[in-house]
Amino acid sequence: MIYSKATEYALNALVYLAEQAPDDRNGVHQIADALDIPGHFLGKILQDLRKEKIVESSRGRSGGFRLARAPAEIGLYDVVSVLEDLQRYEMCIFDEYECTVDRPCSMVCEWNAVKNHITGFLQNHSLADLQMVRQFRADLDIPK
Amino acid sequence: MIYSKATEYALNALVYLAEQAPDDRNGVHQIADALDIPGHFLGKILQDLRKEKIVESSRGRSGGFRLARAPAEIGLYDVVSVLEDLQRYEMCIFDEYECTVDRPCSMVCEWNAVKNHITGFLQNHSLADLQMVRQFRADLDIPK
DNA sequence: ATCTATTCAGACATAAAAGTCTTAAATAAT
DNA sequence: ATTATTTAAGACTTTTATGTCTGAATAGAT
Ligand code: FES
Ligand code: FES
Repeated sequence: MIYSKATEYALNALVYLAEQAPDDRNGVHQIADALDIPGHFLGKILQDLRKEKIVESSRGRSGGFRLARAPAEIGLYDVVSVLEDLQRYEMCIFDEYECTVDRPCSMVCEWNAVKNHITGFLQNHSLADLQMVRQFRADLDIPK
Repeated sequence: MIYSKATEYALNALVYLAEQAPDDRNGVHQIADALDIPGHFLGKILQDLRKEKIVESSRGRSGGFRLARAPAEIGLYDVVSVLEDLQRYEMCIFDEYECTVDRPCSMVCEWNAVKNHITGFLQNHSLADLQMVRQFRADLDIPK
């Protein structure tokens, strides 16, 4: 995975939630067990996502987490930016140089297209797209 | 920078060497001072690069480092792979799934094009390209 | 031969990421 | 009301990345 473990866990947990009935609550423990990821760590990640209004939670018995809105309305850029410093992807390939109008890209530097491609992917895709990818694999019966 | 500090230092040190006369030796201290990066850390990085035959070194007085071949012959993929696990960039956006012929990409998953773009950039560019980028900036008198 | 500048090798130190644990607060069921 | 279950918050531990230091090996200069 190109991103950190925290982001990987976040995306997988969100896809999991997207696959559940939209309104029922899913406990951290339940999600962590289903996905085989560290429960307490996931708890902290879900709290970060809650603060950014990507998931909602309720406490106490029968509490848990659910998506704050429909999967198609949850953009990947918004999710990933919670846990990653996406500014990293706005710089040139070999240093901290950030190309702007005042500081234009070298005409030679084809890296500019690459970084726009990465950022653009996140901006143009949502959780619903990841759900479809997972569905595609399941249809082909591809093992984990 | 998309990669680690070690890779950033490596690429910058190599561009620095590319800008020097091809045959003279450059001490770690000299490179580190010129680029304002930690000297001892750079020393270890250069040793990694030496083991992969990207630079050559000689010890003792007037010793130092130089490129093992012409900048155009030093591919970025080879350099970066010394310090990064590039396998990370062969996987899907949200998990450790690695698409192969047996495990094909989802038709929905446009991430495949992105990761091929990243890897392709490294495979199709060399130190000479980075040198040109640096030259472009210098010509425009763009501040660091 | 000796001195000195340099890489080489590896131990050590610090910072950040990843993961664990504990306790408190909230809430539904009993 | 009590209890069981769950999130919330933060301290703590472990692992990895980053950075520092020391001493030995090497080789040019004197
Ligand atoms: S991305 Fe390299 S100069 Fe802009
Ligand atoms: S990159 Fe996502 S399915 Fe291949």
